Amino acid sequence: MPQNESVEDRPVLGVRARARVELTRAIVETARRHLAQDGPANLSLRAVARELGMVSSAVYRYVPSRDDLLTLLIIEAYDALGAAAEKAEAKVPRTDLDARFVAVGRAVRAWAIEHPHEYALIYGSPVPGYAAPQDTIAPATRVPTILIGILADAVAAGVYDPAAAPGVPAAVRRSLGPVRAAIPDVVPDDLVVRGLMAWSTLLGLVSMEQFGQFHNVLAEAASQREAFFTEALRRTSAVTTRTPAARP
Amino acid sequence: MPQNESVEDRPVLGVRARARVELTRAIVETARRHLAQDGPANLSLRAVARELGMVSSAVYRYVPSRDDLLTLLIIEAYDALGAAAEKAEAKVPRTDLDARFVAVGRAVRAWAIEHPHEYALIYGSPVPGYAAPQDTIAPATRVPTILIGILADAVAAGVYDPAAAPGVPAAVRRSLGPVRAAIPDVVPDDLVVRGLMAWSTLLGLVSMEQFGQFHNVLAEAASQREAFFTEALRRTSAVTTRTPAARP
DNA sequence: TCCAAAACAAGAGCACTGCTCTCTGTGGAA
DNA sequence: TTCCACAGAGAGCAGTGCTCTTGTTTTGGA
Repeated sequence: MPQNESVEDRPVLGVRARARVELTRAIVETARRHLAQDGPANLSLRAVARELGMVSSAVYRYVPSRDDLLTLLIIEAYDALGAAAEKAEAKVPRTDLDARFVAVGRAVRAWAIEHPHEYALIYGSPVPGYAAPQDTIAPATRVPTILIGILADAVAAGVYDPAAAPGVPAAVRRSLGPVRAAIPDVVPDDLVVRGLMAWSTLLGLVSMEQFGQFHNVLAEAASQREAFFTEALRRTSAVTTRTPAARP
Repeated sequence: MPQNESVEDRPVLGVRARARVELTRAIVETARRHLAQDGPANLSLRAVARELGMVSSAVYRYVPSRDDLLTLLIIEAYDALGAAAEKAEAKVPRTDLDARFVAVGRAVRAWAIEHPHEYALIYGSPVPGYAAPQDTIAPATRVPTILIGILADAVAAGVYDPAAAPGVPAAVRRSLGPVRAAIPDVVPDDLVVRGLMAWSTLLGLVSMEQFGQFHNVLAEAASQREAFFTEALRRTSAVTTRTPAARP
């Protein structure tokens, strides 16, 4: 009689299958370390194999190609960033919408600074073939999902009054088709546009800093960079979730 | 007696020197075509040499390394983008600040769509060694210079009233050190911050679209993408150059 | 005018990459 | 116990950036 065997474990993995998932994990983990150190361009399947004491051709039993390995790392990066952002946002009182947005923004930036190559991998120029594989789109939505929650709460708390929301041009409305499916209907189009702009500003700020566009523009000291970034986030939040002023 | 010889040509280049500049140009031009077609990662010095009918080692007489070749292409890209933006802005009446900003933004986006690999090269993750060489910083300022002009004109035209400008926190003020040197003193810190945010939003929008972050977010049709983008630019301009509302 | 020095092109070669193919041994299910 | 799919090793292909050596051509100064 099998003891302590949960339903999930029912189809017990054989020793070989077990070794397989373990080795796959080891490959991805080693690759992640190499990526963090040398960047996506210098990620070598052969080097990973070497470090694991196997020959390069053996790795191909576990990973179809170098690009697929990068795809796995992209997924891991999206997940790590999403987790960091969620954790930061959870520490802030849900009623303070500005603080929540700022917390998410700062978490994204902090993660990017700590993992520059991983950040470049997901938000920089796409390295592998152009089309991002399907598997990456789900984890990629974690941070945007947080932001959508803030938008919805702004409406729920009455900070943003949908009744006072201006309409958006028909062509713009049509452009929002796909994202509308992921956002509650109570959030008006105007606020969706604001949210997308806020998200673009956030990623724009982090990418520009990360990719060196702020050289000779902002001071290099970490504390000053942080001050500017936080100020920009605060301003962005302020023009995003507030009820729009009536246009005279 | 030499005829029709301008002063600039006075130190006549020898046949060899002439051939040298010509061949260097040919190398860069061929590389530019390869870059546009296959992307920075696939730019091969050997392939360029092959197309020019020479052996790979010969190219090293003209270009120190592959990374230096990429640097030359970066400079060319910055210049081409800057020229496109300047041309677009020149077509708009100088008094219409919003139209000028929108024109610049649309020009940047249009150029990015037309030259995706070049755009990725300058605003995506840095491919060569991390430090951007000195030669690239000058051409990189062409587009920001246009935006600074719009900020200054907003003050000059009284659209933005410096007297009503709120101060910025001391730490933020300090962070602006380098960029302040490039902006007229009549533009207050508050407007500088707004300008940097607008620039970040603009690049964020273009990069996200270019790097696939708007998949499953915005409709794919070009006309709808354009409508959203223009709307976002208009809104960005509106919150940038207007005199800030008095905070109650 | 002549000659050494500099510039040039070519080729071989090194160390590396991604990836494929073939071969051998072994683990695990039937 | 048998058999086969799978794992690993090794060789090999085509390509890369870059260096070094070997002849050749051009150039500028004596």
